[in-house]
Amino acid sequence: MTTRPGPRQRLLDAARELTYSQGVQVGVDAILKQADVARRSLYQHFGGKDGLVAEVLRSDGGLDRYHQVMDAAGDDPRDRVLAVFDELDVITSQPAFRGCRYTAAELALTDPAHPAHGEVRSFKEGLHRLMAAELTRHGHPAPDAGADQLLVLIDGVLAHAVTRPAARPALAARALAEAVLAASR
Amino acid sequence: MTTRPGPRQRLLDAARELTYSQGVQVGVDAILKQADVARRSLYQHFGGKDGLVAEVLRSDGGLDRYHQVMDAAGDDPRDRVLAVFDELDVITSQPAFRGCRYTAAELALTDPAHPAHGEVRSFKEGLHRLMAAELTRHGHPAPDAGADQLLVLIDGVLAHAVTRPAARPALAARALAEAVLAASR
DNA sequence: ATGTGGATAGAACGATCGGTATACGCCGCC
DNA sequence: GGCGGCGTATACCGATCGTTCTATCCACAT
Repeated sequence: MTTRPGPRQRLLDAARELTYSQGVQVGVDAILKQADVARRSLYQHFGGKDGLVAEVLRSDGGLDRYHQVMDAAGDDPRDRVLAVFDELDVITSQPAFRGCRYTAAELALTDPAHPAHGEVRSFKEGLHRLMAAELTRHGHPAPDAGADQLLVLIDGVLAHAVTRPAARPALAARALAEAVLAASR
Repeated sequence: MTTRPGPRQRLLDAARELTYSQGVQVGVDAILKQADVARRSLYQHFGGKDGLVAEVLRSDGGLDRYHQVMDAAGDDPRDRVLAVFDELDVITSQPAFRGCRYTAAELALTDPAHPAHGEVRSFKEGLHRLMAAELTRHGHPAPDAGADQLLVLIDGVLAHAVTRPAARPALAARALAEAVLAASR
């Protein structure tokens, strides 16, 4: 029998699920109920709702998932980049898909001082580095600009699929990603 | 001296501004205060906050603005499509830019029954028709698929610019839009 | 003159918001 | 054996949420 995770982890798990399905505007009470955790533990561990939301983003491991998908695709930079869009097609086709967690948080949290904004920024910059590294290995003449293009494609897929998933935006973007890769050599 | 618009129009103007700058989660009180309108008028004209939000999206004229930008660019479909991305570069460079109003609403409103979802969908489909028509005139072999690509680029620019405006995502997307156009003939 | 409908002002509704306070139980560690 | 720290449970705080209500006012048509 596996031991139940501690209150801190249960809070993170519940918050990760609920802030995605219900949005970051979900109530503290709902998170506490799903986590089956005392109210006080939230403020003990995270200082408040803002801290919890920020920690959910920080510990989400979104970059790791990109890494895994690319590693599973082998060693060729071209295959690794295109594999991302194949995976996006799978993700955006799921009924529970509700867009990019980071973009949603960025849009929903108006206060510029909210700690979540820093996490969003660092995630997207990490993703930029990841893509630029692949393009560099692929011999792209301007890896930074090329990575910007790939990020626009990724964000575009995740944003557009919320409203029009049937259009299979990931497949549309995949073809354009090939155009980005074609700039190499 | 110009006459002051009626309560209905003042409500729409205030709601349009506040739901963009503060998000759709802005309070009814704030909208009423900025519109300088009696509480009751809101429920008289729109039935409630949900109806007001939906009407803001419906009457936003977002499609008209795309039309204007394209018309100002002349008659060549290629120029007309690329002009959209030039304009996006201007828009996303403004300090007050806070993303796409429709995408933000779609992400923030969890309830699938909210009337705003229908407005978002009809806007994006209208935009799809607009782009497909240009690609058809340009001789694109698959205007529908091409329009899907352009929509991914547009949504990608608007989403990515919220977090990384300095990357000038509209310029990155413009180059990819040229790739979409290059599929013609 | 007489409604009559739109608009205003403001109180009040119950519900929920994020956050704090109080009290109690459990467990490891000195 | 007692003590401190963590977790739980629950009550409570003031504020704000969207909505409904009553009451008054005023322009305009009858």
